[in-house]
Amino acid sequence: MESVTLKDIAEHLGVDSSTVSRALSPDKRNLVNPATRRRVLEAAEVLGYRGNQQASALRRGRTGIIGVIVADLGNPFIGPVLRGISSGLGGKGLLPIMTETQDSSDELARICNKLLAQRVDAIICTAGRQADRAVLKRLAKEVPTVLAVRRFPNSGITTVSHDDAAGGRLAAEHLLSLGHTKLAMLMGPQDIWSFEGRTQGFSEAVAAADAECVLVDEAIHLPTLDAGRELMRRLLDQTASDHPTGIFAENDSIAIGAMHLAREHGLRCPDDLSIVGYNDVPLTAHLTPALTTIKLPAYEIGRLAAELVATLIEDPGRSASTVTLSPELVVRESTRSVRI
Amino acid sequence: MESVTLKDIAEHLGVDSSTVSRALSPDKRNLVNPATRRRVLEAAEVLGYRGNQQASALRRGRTGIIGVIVADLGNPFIGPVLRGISSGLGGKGLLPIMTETQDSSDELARICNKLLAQRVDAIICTAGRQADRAVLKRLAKEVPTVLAVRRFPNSGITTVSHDDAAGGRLAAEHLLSLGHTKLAMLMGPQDIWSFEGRTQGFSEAVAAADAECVLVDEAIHLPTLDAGRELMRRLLDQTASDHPTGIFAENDSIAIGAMHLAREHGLRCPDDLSIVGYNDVPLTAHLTPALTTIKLPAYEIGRLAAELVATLIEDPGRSASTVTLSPELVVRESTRSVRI
DNA sequence: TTGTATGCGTTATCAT
DNA sequence: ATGATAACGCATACAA
Repeated sequence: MESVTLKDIAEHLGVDSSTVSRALSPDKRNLVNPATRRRVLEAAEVLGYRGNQQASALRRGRTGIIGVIVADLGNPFIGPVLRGISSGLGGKGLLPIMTETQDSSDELARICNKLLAQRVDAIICTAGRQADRAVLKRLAKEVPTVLAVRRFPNSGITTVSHDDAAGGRLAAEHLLSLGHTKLAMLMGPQDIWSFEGRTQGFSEAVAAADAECVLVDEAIHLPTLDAGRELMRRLLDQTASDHPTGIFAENDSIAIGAMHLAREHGLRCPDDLSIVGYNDVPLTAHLTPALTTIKLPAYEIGRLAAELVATLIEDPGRSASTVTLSPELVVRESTRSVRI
Repeated sequence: MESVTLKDIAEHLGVDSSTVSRALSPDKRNLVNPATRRRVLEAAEVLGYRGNQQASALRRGRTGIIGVIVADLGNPFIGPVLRGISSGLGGKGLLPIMTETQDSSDELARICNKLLAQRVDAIICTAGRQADRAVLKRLAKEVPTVLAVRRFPNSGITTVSHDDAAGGRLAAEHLLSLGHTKLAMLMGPQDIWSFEGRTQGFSEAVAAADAECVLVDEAIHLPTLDAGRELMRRLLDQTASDHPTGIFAENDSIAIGAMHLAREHGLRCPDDLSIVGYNDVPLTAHLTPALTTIKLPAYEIGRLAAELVATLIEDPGRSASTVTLSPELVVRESTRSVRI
């Protein structure tokens, strides 16, 4: 169980531990005699030397660990983001510590402290609501931070996300182009900027087309299947017999929940109702009807966030940048031309 | 940017850093004068002291970090497991480093070394194929290790998983009870013990009932949607006009892929074909037809793994234990009585 | 109750 | 090309 140290190798070889350290260091190996280097490498191999990142970190002031904060690991949408982060970080020799806030502000603050105490080299945060703005701004002052997926306008924090407003517009234009004139929007928590952006984009495009639109904003806390059911129920209640035919759900979970509730009320999708979701979560393509949705480039966002974080570590003074990717409309079976 | 140390607080207060250390230590605070303790706490607050886990870890020989190894972060099935791990670890004040092997043995070995160099206190591993057996056994000798979800029979490693054979039996019995006499099994990679176990259980139950069963084992490397399509294609080719009517897919992805291919060939589920999946991945309940599947207690496994790991850290000498949870049949719409 | 001294394993500086 | 030495920040054994 006792682990092998530099000193062990040094004694074994009759050299000094600093020589061993140099021989093993990727960028200082040239400062050492090739012959000794060989002996060191061999001894390290034989003795099973593994290094000690903790000690190295203490000495160098760098841990090689990145704190990653997500809202909910259960949300299927986060999988691709994490894959992107993981593969991006892996290339740089960095390791992610993963934490989950459950979308709670208190938890977010606690986690930030923990990560800071761990001396993470940087943080990638995909969680955070409007109430967390101050916490995150303070965080970004202490450690290189990049916001991924979710953004905070004018926060001065490096961000890689995508254009939610454009996504909202895409959804509206798609429904309008199919001839739907009576629209509705099932809204996610508006204190998360992503949803607010989608709302704005959708509303703009609807207004520009002089179409009619029912906003269903029940201030749900989390955008889940159940929330989707509830929003749809409200919509049906509100509109009695004269339902909108084109519906934009601000994420896929809401869309699926809404679709189910509608079906229970005898409304078929896409026959009676066209529904557009958001995110393009895995498996949405395999629902029946397959969900028309706005694809958010989740993997790419994760990947870019990881790369940005690496450059930020190299150059902490670097001024904040913002990368904004584009959403994409994915037309499947849940939307259809309005019947004449 | 310069961070506050114990020494800073000590100088600020005119006491020794060891006193500050004691005052701040949860289990040694009683060794210090309540009055000084108060002053220390206040000063720590004012100066923004955060501690340094790296230094603490080096000194105490404990990092409070757990290495978590998964095969594929993109697999929707892993979400609930991670949630379980995360919440279980959180309660113990431990933090997870997440890594991904992409189901590659080389990558697994590399990752083990990285985690060991990080001096993680323990490892939770949900990845690993038969070829990795030796690597994992060696790993478990160096650091407390718990295998989660996937198991290695007689490895002597603490494991929390569930009974795959029972799950396979459940699937077979369900199909048989519906009157299906011609069965087929779409097999996942058999060098992963989970799949081998499901195969065994299913085969046993089929044999016990004297039923007919076509095994489709194309030695796929990963159990994906595409693999499911391929397996189903093979099955249809093999069986020409006289298709089995009861199909067990060894995971949900295979089931979904198979269902799609069958549909393209004019076979409807559940009218012509009953299909049982495995895992109960999120959203399977919302497919059409909703997938009948075997529920694997993913969250509970993750949670238990985290708790086991914590006890293992406290008591490293503890002999390996094995926790085996039970699968559960979830009947939905993709299976139906055979038509007479 | 508090202070002193030491070492965890590494790396950087300085000298040889 | 290599060795000696110090320091990173903390926790502990021991002394006072």
